[in-house]
Amino acid sequence: MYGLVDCNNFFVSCERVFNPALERRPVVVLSNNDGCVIARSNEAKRLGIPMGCPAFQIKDHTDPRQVVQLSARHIVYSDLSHRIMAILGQTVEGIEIYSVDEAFFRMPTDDVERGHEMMAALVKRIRREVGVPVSIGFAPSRTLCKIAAETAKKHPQIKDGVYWIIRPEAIDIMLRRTPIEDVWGVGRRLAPQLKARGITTAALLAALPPEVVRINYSVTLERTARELRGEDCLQPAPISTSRKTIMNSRTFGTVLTERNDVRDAVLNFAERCAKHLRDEHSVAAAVTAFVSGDRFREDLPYYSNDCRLRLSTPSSATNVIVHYAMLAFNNIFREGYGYRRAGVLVSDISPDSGVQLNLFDKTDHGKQRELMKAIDSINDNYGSRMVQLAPQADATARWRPLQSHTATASHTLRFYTAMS
DNA sequence: TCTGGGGTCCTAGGACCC
DNA sequence: TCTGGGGTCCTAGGACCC
Repeated sequence: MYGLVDCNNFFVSCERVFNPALERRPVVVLSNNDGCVIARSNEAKRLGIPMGCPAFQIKDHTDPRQVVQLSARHIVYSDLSHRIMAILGQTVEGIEIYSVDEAFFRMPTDDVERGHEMMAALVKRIRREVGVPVSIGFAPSRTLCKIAAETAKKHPQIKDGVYWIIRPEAIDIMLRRTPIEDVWGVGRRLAPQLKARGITTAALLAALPPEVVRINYSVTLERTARELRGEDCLQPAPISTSRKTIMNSRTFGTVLTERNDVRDAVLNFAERCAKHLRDEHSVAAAVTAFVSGDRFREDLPYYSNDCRLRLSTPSSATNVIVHYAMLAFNNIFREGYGYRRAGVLVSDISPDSGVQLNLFDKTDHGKQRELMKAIDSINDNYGSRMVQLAPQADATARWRPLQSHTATASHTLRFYTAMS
């Protein structure tokens, strides 16, 4: 039996922790560039503002003055997330952190009443100690946990923010009430296909023979169908936090046409990827750079391309990652186009303990590691951009995104002072 | 005027091998 | 001229997730 903790309207709830005046108001958190809505309070949901709604369309749904719009502060959200996960770690075992605001875990007991009590206490404790409201669902499979937690979240009358789906009759009732598009694993492409064939609810998908689902769709959907029946068939997330790819990319605040502007951006993304690799004690064996135009501008010729290069020896050294990113960039940059977005992705990641040296590689990797260590230590202690590779990325660089709704730092600062 | 960023897994098809 | 069958590995692209 699994449980799932799911934070309610997570980013908005985090903002409310620092600014209680946001309670009971329609609040949305905006993505980078203040582009679109990535979190909504219940009040904002009730106004009909959809997830992913471009910020400029908010006025189509309501008077924008009514809605509090905030630029995302992911560092803050990540910090509160860690606090919640830490509490979870003290309470249950077998935790699989699924995202910044969700974690699965093994239910500590098979006794439903006892389980409910423990989960209700956990919800209360997180609310008291972190300030973020959460919902908990428990069920025999992770996919059913998602439905249970969603139910707990949607219906305030549900006791304690905890909901469970255990008995076959209860599973059946719940599946019949769940529209197919609300099932975890059914997205915007599959949902219309399934509906066209009359599979409009979770119950109808679960009723199909699994082999039929596999043949007509995919093994992925077959697993989803089995999970809906209460079979546990999703692999637990790997225990290690090691990623397979690390990406850094941004949509620019404006369309860029100058080679140097785009190159500076790519250089910065490469630097950050390298730092991220070192923070995770990993090295990458491939570097990809990509650029693209503005897909919403029909008046401009659109160009988009990427280039992946293999490293002779896996590395996390800034100069190496940047070097390859620049080579890749030079391969794909074309004069005469407007660029709206670029990024760097490092892949083929492995732990830095077992780097396979290339026989013909003359680089002194020991020295390079020492240099990186020294630079990281200076940056960690004196501010993250004290030591950098030239050219410098200053805060006024043209590629930097716009962020006009950032909350004043004072609320946050006061909060941290109070906590420490 | 203004439309995010960062991940995972699966599959088909090509290159290459014997 | 004729041109199999089976295997692996890699990559690109599509689907999904928050």
